[in-house]
Amino acid sequence: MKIATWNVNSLRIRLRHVQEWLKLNSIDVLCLQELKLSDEKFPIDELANSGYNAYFTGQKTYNGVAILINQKSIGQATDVIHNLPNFQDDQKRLIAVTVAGIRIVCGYFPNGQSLESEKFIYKMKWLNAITYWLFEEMKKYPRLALLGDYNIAPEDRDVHDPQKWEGQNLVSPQERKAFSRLENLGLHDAFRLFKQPEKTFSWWDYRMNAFRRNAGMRIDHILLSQALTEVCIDCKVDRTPRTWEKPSDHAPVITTLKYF
DNA sequence: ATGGCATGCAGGGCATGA
Repeated sequence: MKIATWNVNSLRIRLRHVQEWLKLNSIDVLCLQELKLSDEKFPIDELANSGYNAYFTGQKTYNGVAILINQKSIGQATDVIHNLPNFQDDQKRLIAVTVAGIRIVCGYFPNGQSLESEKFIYKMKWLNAITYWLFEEMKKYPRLALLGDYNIAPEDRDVHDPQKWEGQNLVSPQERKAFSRLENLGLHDAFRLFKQPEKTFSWWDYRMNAFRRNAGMRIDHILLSQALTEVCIDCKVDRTPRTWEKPSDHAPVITTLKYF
C-alpha cells in the first residue's frame, strides 16, 4: 500500500499534474494540501475519471485539504472528519478518514510567517490542539498516519543553509519542540526510518533558482504510529513533478506499507 | 539586503506563502 502527501499550491492549476503523477505511480491514498478552492469547485469528476474517490474540505483562495482514495484498491473511506474537533477554526486545514483499517490524517499546518507574527501564535495553538487530539485519536486507531505540509523542518539536516535560517520560522526551537511532542505520542518520521540521500528536501522557493540550487527544506512529512512503522518498507521524496512546467513549490512524499 | 516568484481575487495591486 502506497500512501503519499503533496502540497499542490492550487488544485485548479495543478489538477493535470496530480492526474499525471497518479498515473505514473500506483498510489492508494494521496493527501493534498493548499487546494485554494471552494468545495463547489472541487474537481470530483476529473479525479473520478483518474480512478480516485475524493474527500475534501476547502475554502476560497486559501488552505483546503483533500484525501484521494484509489477506487480499485481501496474503494470507500469511513469516519470522515473535517477540522480539529477541539479547535475552533475557520481555516480548512485538516481532514481525516479511515481506509483499510488505517486512520489517515491529512494536515496543512499553519505557516507562522515569523516568530513575531500573530500567525505564529496561531501556529503554536494549532500544533498544541492537534497534539492533544492525536493523543485521543491514537487510542481509537492504533494504526494511524499523519501526513501533510507541517511547515516545520525538524532538524538542521532538513535545511539547505541552517546557519542562515537559525531560529527563524519553520526551524525555531519552539516549532521543533512541537514536532518532538508529536513524535513523543509514539509517531515515527517515516523518511528517517531509511537511509536517505543527503540534502533531500520537499520544498524549494520559486525565487532565486532555489530548486536548481537545491536550496530547499524538508517540511512535508509522514509520521506513522508504531503499528504502521513495523510494516513500513519505504519512504521517499519524489522530485520529478517539481521539474515539470508550472510546478508546485512542493514535491510529494510517498511511503510504502507492507501487508495492506 | 525583505527582494526575488506564484496564486487568487479581481480586473489593479495586495495578501499570502515558506
